Amino acid sequence: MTRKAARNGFELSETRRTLPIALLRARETVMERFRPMLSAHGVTEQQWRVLRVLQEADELDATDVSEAACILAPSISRMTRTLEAKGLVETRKDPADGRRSLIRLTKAGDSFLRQVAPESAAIYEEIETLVGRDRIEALLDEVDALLNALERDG
Amino acid sequence: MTRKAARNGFELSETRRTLPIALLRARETVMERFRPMLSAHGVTEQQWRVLRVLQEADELDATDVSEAACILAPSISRMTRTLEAKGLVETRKDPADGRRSLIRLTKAGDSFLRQVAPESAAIYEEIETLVGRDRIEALLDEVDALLNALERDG
DNA sequence: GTGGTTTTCTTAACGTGTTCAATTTTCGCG
DNA sequence: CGCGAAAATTGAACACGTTAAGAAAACCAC
Repeated sequence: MTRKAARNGFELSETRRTLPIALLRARETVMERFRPMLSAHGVTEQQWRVLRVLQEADELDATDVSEAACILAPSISRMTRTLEAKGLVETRKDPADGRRSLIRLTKAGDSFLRQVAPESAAIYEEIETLVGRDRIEALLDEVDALLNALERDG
Repeated sequence: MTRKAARNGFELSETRRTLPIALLRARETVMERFRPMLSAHGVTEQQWRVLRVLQEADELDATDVSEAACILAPSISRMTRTLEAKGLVETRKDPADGRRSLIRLTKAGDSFLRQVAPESAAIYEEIETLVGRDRIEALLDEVDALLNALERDG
């Protein structure tokens, strides 16, 4: 273990230059621009993530949704009922494995996403204009690298 | 290197290549490694951020803590009482501006951080080893660029 | 200085997600 | 079959987010 000059192994970094806080601040700054839209359409951030993840993959079991949307399984379980009550998703038992419950968008859920998509895309484009498409891609590439490095290890 | 984005202004990007989800996934992957330590010491993520922010600046008013720790003012207000009850922070009215309440670490709060710091630093170093110091710095620089671009605009 | 506005913080109330433990159902395997 | 493991759900306690409302202090024009 080589010791670092700026930190001697006992002192902590400046908070703005630590991954947890820097990533949080970045995300909050981005989300500020999306929140008004989400609340205007009556969905929470977490619900939106679940819907987006389901849109991307026709049908997923609860575990996959949990991982893809970064939401714990018990929360997925409860949210699924909420979203089902709203008519946006539907569930069924996996015929091949009765333990698994498969979740997918309903037609209404799909329509909902299609309806909101232009608004969301417009916000994203404004961000791209301000930050620069290349910078965003570079950031996303760095995030990928981080994920690969940390998830490989477990 | 950079993937071609297949969006026409109405379709949404693949979730893994969107800022909100990518940043969230990155942060969650990092936090996974810190959470056991935090809960072992009986503090929540948010409380930890408040303590770290206070450690960095001797004394801050509630608004500054709120911004630095990415926590809304009402939550700061509640958390301050919790942390005061634990003896980790103390508050006083700003003598120069009676509206402001100044928050700072107590000796016990400072000792607590000093006690936990080595553990935290060790986890961070493991992350650095896996990801690479240069890659982390590059990621932090990209985050800075994003923050500057978006916060300037308001 | 006075009155009105703005800032800063606090409180309340509600909803929602998190967390951990416990349970149920099903699967896989010896 | 019978056992242990996996997937999902549920319950309970808690913390935080969010909105709205309110109190206290500062600011500012007049």
